[in-house]
Amino acid sequence: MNTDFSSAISAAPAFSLARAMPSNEHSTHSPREALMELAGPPRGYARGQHLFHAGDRDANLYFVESGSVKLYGITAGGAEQIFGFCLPGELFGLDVLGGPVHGCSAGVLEQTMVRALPVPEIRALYQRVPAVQQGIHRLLARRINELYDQMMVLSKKHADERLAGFLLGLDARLSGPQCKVHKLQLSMSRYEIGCYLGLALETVSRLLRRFDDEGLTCTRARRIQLCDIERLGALAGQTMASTAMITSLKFSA
Amino acid sequence: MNTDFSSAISAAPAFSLARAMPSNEHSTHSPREALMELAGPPRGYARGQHLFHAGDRDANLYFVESGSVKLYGITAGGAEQIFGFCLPGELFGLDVLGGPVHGCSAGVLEQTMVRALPVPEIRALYQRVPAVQQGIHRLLARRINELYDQMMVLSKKHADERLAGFLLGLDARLSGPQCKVHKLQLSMSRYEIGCYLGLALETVSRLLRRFDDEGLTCTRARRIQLCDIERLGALAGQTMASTAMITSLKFSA
DNA sequence: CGACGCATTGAACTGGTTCAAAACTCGTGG
DNA sequence: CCACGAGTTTTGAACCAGTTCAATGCGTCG
Repeated sequence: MNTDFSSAISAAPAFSLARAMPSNEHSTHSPREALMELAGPPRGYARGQHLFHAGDRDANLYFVESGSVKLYGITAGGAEQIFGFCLPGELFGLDVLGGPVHGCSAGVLEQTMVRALPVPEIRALYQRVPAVQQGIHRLLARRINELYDQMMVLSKKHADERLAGFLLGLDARLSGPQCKVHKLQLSMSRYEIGCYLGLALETVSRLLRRFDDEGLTCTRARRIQLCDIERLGALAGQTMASTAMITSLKFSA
Repeated sequence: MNTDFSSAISAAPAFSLARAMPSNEHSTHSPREALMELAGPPRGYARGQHLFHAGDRDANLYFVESGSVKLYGITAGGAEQIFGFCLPGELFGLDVLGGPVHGCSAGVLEQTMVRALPVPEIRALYQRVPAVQQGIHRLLARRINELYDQMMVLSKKHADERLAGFLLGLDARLSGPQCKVHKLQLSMSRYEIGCYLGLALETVSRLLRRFDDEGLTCTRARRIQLCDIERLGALAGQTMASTAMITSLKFSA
């Protein structure tokens, strides 16, 4: 399978895994390399396909090569709640480390390449390269802190603050910290943004319009340019600290 | 320090840690025992005191002997968001495993006994008893699934569903599955319940009144009896599966 | 007892939802 | 190349669950 899907998202830096897997071991393998050697071949998936569903007995973690994936659950009432979006260079499905089954579903948002990492082999690797386990611990713990942040967003922030934060977060993860252009090609619909932010899709649409009118963004369907990072950040209530956090949290469960 | 604080919460079963720490090692120590040997002596705290604040460089996990603790963060706007309540037998502060600092604050809700487990010693123990690390992994991963649940609550459920689910969850954790009485002595204020559920304290108060009027509960200040578990469960949208989940998730980060 | 913190209750308000319909995008095939 | 059509997105208008503000009531701990 080829890898030239013409998506802005695919252009994100791969192997940011390095930040979470310390490479203080100067032997044959760094922990990151050791872990990635377990990964199966990249496999292609199309929008709507799934890597796993909540409750599946599938002992694999997954690594995004290119494209994007949503993690979500279905409430008792049948509504969808998105727990996070996974972008290139990120690992997901971490919650399966807690037991035999996945606690959420993973659906593909666009043409996407993914590699599987078998959990039993990861566990076996702990013996040989103890630092790998450290790295996994770190990913799990960071994911918990990401979710704490998201809980604050869902229960305390206003719609416009949620959306501004979402756009800035996506931009930071896709483009890296020192990128100047701030153009995003969204792989998710307004409905999916709403599912993630706890808003109706109409609210997302109206808000994007308002941001455009106020000169914060320039939106053309799913192509969004962030024109005023400063004011978006002020709206989102971001401190320098929280911006730094985003870049250090390149991983998802 | 004595341990006879007259709180219903203190009567909860200790050492439910067993469920998360597999004891397939029949040597001198079970993983759970090995872990608990690292714990310092029980120390007493009063309402309002803290075990740690977000950002503290404190490399300890904590185990609740008796009493209760809230984990919370403060939003950019200065509002409090409670991430969870920790009850006897539960371990918290797990997010410090991801780095040098805690990602949330831990405040004591009533007279409480807590034991500290130093993270470096836990790591050292991994070498001797590999199953301990497995157990910690499991706790982290389960905590992620708990937070997924809470995100669904915060963004999709109505106020009455949130409160019903909260009361049932507390009851299950405090009394064990086969307890008949369903009487709770809350250690948190209406305000704190609201902070956890994403509601105003007035809404919590009004709803408790409505539950009483409808015969679901019998409330007298912080003493609440759940009179109709069936209907509360229906309101909360709980399936058998989700009830089973609660008991298997005895731990918090 | 007296007082302060907590809880209850009422009334007005509002941010975001819901429902409904029109307009747009983009892939597909004629 | 353009027209078609399904799925998205936009926009408008009414509505409502829960909040906010403001008193009043209760309990419990000096």
